[in-house]
Amino acid sequence: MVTDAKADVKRVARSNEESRIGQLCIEHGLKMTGQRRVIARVLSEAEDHPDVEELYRRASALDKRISIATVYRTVRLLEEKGILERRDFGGGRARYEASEPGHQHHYHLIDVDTGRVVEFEDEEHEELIRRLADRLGFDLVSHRLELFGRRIDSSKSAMDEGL
Amino acid sequence: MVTDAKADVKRVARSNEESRIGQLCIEHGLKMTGQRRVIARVLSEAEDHPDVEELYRRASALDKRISIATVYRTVRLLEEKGILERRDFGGGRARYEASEPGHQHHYHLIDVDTGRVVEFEDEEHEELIRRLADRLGFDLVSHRLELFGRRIDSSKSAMDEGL
DNA sequence: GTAGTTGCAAAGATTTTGCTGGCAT
DNA sequence: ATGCCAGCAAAATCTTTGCAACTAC
Repeated sequence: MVTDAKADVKRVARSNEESRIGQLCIEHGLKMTGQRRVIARVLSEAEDHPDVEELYRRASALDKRISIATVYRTVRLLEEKGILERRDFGGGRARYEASEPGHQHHYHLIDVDTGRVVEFEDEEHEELIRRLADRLGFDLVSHRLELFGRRIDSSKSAMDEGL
Repeated sequence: MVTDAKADVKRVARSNEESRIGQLCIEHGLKMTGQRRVIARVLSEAEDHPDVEELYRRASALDKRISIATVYRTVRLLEEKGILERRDFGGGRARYEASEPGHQHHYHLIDVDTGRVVEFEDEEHEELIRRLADRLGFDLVSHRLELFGRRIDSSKSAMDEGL
C-alpha cells in the first residue's frame, strides 16, 4: 500500500555496490562485514519504521547467518554514529529509520484510527523550533514532533493495520 | 524555572481529603485502596517525570506496604483512564506525568548532557501544529514535541542527577 | 597481524501475570 | 458478600554482554 510513489532510483542492484547506509558506514570508518552490509541494505530499503525484530527478520531472509544480537549491536552503533534514529511510537519496542541527509527533517503524523504513520516536512516548523531552543538557551541537537490525528474526510475504508 | 507559576492550590493536607489524582480515580469509578491513594498522591505532588522505580521509591517512603507490581498496575490503569500520560525521553524506562486539564499543552526540552528536562509552552507552536494537521487533512487529537539540546552558556557545573 | 565483529547463550533490565488472600464498596 | 485489588515471585519481553572464534583492513 505504501509502495513508494517517490520510487527513488536507489536500486541497490545485485550486490556489487554499497547501499546508501552501507556507504555511510564506510565513511564513518566502520568495517563492512557481510552481516553489516546486509543490515545496512535492509535499512536503506526500508520505507517504514521497523523494530529490531523486524529488521532481524528481513536481514535473515537475505542471509541466514545473522544473529539478532548483531542486529541490536548494529542499530546501536549506527544510532551513535547518527546514521540511524530511534523512534518510539509506543508499544514497548524501539523502532528505527535512517537519518535524513543534511538538515532535512521529517515528522510523523499517526492516524489514531488506523495507526498508519504519515510523514511530512515543514520548513516553518524547523525555523520555529530553532528559535524556541535558542530562547531557552540551548543549542538544538535534534528534535522530534509527532502528531496524533483523525482523518477529517471520512472516506477512509479499508484501514489495514499500521506500523 | 519550572516551579509552577500557576501554583495550583493543590495542598493535599494531612490525609483527609483526596489528592487531585485520587479525586480523578474516584470519578472514574476506581476503588481507593490505601496503596492506590498513596500512589495517586505521589503522582499529584510530582513536579517532574518519575519512572516507575522512582514512583515506587516515593510511595514506599509514605507507606511500606506497597509492591512495585502495584505501581506498575496502577500507572497502567491510570494511563488507560487518561489520567496519566506516559513519556519516553529515551533511557529505556517509561516515565509518567499527570495529564493536563483542558487544552493546556506543554513541551519538553531534554538537556543531552545532563538528561535534565525543561518544560515550556508556546502559543505559536500550538498554532502552527494545528495548521499543519489541517493541511494534511487531519483533526489534531494530540501531539508531542521534544527538543534535545545542549546548553549554550557553559556555566554548567553543579547540575547533578538527571531524572 | 590486529583490532574490531560475530554467534551463542547467559545475564540484565523492565514490565506483566498467576495465584491466594484481602479489602473497598 | 463479591468483585476488584494487593503481594509475591515466576514468567515474559526486550536488550546487553562475556567469551572464543573469525574477518576486514
